[in-house]
Amino acid sequence: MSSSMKRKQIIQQHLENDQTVQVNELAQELSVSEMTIRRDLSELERIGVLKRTHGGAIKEVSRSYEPPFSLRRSRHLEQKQLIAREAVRFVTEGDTVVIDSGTSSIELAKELLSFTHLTVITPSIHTAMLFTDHPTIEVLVSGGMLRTGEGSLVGDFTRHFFEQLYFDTFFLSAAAISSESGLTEYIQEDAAIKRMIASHAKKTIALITSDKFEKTAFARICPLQDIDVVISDREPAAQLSAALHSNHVEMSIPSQQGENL
Amino acid sequence: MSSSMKRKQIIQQHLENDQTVQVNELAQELSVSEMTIRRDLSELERIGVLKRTHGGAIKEVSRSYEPPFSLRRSRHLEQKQLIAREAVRFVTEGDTVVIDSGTSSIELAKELLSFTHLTVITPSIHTAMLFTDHPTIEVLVSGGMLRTGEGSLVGDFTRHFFEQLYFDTFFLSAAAISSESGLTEYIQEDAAIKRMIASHAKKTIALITSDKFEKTAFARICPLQDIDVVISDREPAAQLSAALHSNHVEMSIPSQQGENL
DNA sequence: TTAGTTCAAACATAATTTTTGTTAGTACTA
DNA sequence: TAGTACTAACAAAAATTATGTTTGAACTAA
Repeated sequence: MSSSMKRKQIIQQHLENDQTVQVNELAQELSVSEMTIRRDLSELERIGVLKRTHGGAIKEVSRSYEPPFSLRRSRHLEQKQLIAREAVRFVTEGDTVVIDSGTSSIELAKELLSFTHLTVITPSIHTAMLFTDHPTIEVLVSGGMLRTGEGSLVGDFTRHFFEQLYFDTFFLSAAAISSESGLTEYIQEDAAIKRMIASHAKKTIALITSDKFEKTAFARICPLQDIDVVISDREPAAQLSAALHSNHVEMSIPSQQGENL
Repeated sequence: MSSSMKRKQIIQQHLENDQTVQVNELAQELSVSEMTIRRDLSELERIGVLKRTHGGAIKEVSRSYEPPFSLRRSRHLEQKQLIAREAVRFVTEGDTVVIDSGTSSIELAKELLSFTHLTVITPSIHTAMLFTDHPTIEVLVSGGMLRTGEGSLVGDFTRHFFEQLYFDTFFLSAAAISSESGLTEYIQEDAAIKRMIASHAKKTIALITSDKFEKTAFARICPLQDIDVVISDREPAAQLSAALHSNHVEMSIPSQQGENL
């Protein structure tokens, strides 16, 4: 991770705690010049995380409880890459797969670049972008409204698009998974679309980093029984494990033979 | 333009002339190592421009007569920027505008970033990408199949998407304009979609670099009378000028007060 | 086969771009 | 109005990317 990203994460943590930060304090704590902090802050302001004030910044009330995309993308990156490498084992040449928006999904998309014949369907322009120059993978992008900062397409057009298609495999991203509430998402609308896509897929595979185990976000996507496989970076605790097992969900964990060299 | 781009353009010109190139000849002509030429060639192979052979490469038969996006993007860049700067004068805050795929359109999209309230509708993921982090501009992306190397969305989904919407202004890209055949495009399907969008827009503005004057591509988009404004980098010759005038098309040329400092 | 090329991989070096710091002059705040 | 924070412009440093070189393997044509 670049050092400017690290700084920005720390700044956001301070905002979480105190709602406010000061330029001079941050400069001292992070041992960089004030100018650098100002540049970080104006960058964070541009993506809607905070609001600049004279001498510092205050936290912006966010659209939802979801941390911004730019932050989520770098978080748990190694785990996401592990999960992605495990996920490709469920894909065979010629498949029609849906790659959800979400940060784990981008890592999966990168892995899929090495396939030759595939139909990839996605509501994420980041994923689409990755395949622009690939000559033989067919990519369908759902229409819709672009969610600021996320690069994901949402809304009626998106739903309507997916309603008309059927798929082999749906690689689902979710905000949380729990034995009680199943899979959940931050935004109602997103949850509804994911539920619909899952119902059109032969197989639904959830890509979930272990930090999301036994948590619950706002909106229900679907109960555990609606998904076929969960791929994560480590085995969940007993309760969730049991719930997955009793709902006939396969749990797939990558074997880590020195992946992190 | 980066030197590797210059080299790649020269390589493509050679391919146009001779259908084939040799690694050692190119290395000598361009005064770089053979390894560099090999890297250029494998890059060009990846985007489908050519096919590697032992010692060189042969031209790939292209999908159409259209040069590849990567090449078009850098061609006539200064003119496109001039045109884009002129085009924003036709946009006011709050408008609903369609930004076509195409290389001039990307320059226009960059200019639009400075607006605060706007609804932008586009079949180009490059354009969409530009707006991902903009907090107040609403972006609608048409669904569709991703055209390799172009980043544009095409097909039935695209058409269906645009059929349902109406717009203030459509900034149209085209392959050519002529007094005889009006506006034309390389691909039939693209032409049909552009025609449809134009019919849903209050005002259609064509962005056309002057190298496209009095040329004709394969597929008719629409006659001159269907467009309201043509923006270009210089005044067309008498015949096209007259045709535009008699079809009540306004011609808009940027005034070049030392733009190229 | 074999001699002469061409190739790809790995590393070293050069060039470019991005990030950060500094300075100087302007704007804000108490 | 003094003191601090700000922006813009430039300089320096760091990181990234592009290119060259070397090596040994793979290909081609006699």
